[in-house]
Amino acid sequence: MHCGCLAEGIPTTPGNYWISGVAFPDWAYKAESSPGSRQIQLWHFILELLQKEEFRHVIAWQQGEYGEFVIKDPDEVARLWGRRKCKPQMNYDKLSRALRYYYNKRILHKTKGKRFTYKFNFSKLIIVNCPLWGVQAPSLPHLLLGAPPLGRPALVPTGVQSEVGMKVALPRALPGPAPAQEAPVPALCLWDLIGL
DNA sequence: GGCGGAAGGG
DNA sequence: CCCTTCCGCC
Repeated sequence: MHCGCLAEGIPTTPGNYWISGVAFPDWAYKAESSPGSRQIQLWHFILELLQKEEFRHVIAWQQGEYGEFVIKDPDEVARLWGRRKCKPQMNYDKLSRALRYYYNKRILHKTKGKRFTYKFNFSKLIIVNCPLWGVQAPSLPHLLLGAPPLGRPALVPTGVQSEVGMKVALPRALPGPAPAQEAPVPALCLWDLIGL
């Protein structure tokens, strides 16, 4: 027993992991070494906080920009992160360094000019319980559909940014001709995650 | 505040 | 690998 930190069990389905009802590809977890005892990653934790209304005053999605969030109370977010990782000396300076390492990994990027504001590259996240994406795949050849094989991190072609994918993928009702077959309605999707 | 190099730990 | 710690620089 190290701290009072509890690790929420992450229910798994073959090939995918779940956070708060949203499925992510397993490459996002890189759990190849020790499947059961993977430490929580910072961006998982950020999504976790973003998901809970009780932390709305600490960290919240920025309305208007998909995937963009604002850390309203940096000290508190750092404190919570430090508690989870059993690192009592955690502060925003250190936490933000960890966030900066996500830039090269294309998980996050900074919203320049906006204080404590970052943005998720949701193009790297695959929502597997959205069959709609798979069905409509032909028109969106650049989108990542289906989990890439293990050890093969999917890369979005240069120039194709997350926003492109988001704008195309977001509408609940697709414009144009009505879908020929009844598209299965996703239980939970990206727009639920980002609070649309 | 925000950036990224460097060292180092688990 | 994924940070944590520290730091000089802008």
